Amino acid sequence: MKTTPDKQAFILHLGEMGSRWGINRTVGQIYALLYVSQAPLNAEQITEALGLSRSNVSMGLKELQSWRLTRVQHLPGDRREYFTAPDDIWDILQILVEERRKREIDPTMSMLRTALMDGGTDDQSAYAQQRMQDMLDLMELVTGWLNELAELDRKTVIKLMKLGRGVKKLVTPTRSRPRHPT
Amino acid sequence: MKTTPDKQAFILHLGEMGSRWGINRTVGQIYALLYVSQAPLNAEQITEALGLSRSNVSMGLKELQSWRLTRVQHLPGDRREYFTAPDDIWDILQILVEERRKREIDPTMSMLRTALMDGGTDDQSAYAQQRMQDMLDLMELVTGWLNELAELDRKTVIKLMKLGRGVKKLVTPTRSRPRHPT
DNA sequence: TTATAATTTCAGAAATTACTGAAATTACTG
DNA sequence: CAGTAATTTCAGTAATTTCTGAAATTATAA
Repeated sequence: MKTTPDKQAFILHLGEMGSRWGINRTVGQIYALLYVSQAPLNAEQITEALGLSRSNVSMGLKELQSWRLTRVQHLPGDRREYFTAPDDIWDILQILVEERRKREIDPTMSMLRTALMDGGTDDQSAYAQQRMQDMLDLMELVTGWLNELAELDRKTVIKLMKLGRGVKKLVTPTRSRPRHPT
Repeated sequence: MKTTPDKQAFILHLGEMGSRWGINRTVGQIYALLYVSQAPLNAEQITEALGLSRSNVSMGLKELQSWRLTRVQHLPGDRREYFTAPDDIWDILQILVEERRKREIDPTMSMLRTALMDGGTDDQSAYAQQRMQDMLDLMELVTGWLNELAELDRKTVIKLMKLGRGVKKLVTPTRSRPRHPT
């Protein structure tokens, strides 16, 4: 592996990070490398940089493309494919959230709806049914909200986040405006 | 496994879900079972219900306790330990977020800070350094915000989420109040 | 204390997941 | 078109993770 020690540490860490989140280590490493590389990289360069087999890199890149996390481009006079990560890390975050929702949260909500339709109505089932309903409600609320946030412009989202707890004053209707606001 | 078909489906699904998020299948199943069970369960009951070995259940319960996701109690006249999941699913969500932050996000932020301190200042490193800084900034903003949200009362959070995009009007300062608001 | 019930530990087995090299396929060039 | 470069596929192997049963430990009861 031939990179500067700081990139190195970053790549290895994101590999570990990946495995803890159900993404395989080498896919994490490949993405970390693309993320910190200004120039697009081809598969051969990734293979060299990370010391993986060519075929493993090929599979990793496929995986990353299926997640929409990389862009492919061609350099003039070079028939190989070159890969990059999006420039804007907010785009990356948004894609990650969307794909995880599509792949994992949506199917879970379907399962819950089915279980709630088919489940018994007797006392024996009542508690479990209520719990599943609670989970479904929570998922609907949170994913719906993330959807809406994604449609806002970035500046607004940042402003909202920087507000922190301060948002309470905005969303809580007051009967009459206090004379001496804190 | 002896449960109603709806619980069954739920348990198996959450097991799969677990593995996709880096939590092992049986730990996911154990938690799903506790989540839909009104009465506290002891290890033996979990073993029977899920068809796992007693030792596997023991390890799974340990894991769940290290995540603070289960509560242990004792029934009068019974020396076995009985396990439950919190009643409020918002509590569960909050604990999950906190633990993941502590275990994975915080160490990543430390690594980034170190890499940013130690990294070279030459042109060669500049891009990677900027990218790591972007990632650190994003993580600090998002985790800081989640921290603040966690301190708000639940009602306020729900109100905020239900606002959706509507929050933009609240956080965006207008020079002068429009005469005909849209 | 001894007996026994409950739980945990842990080495090895089983299952799953990741990785490789060779072969096949696809894409490009002249 | 033939020749070659680039990429993908996939069967077999390696590595990792999960799971089990037996033994050890801990807790409670008599």
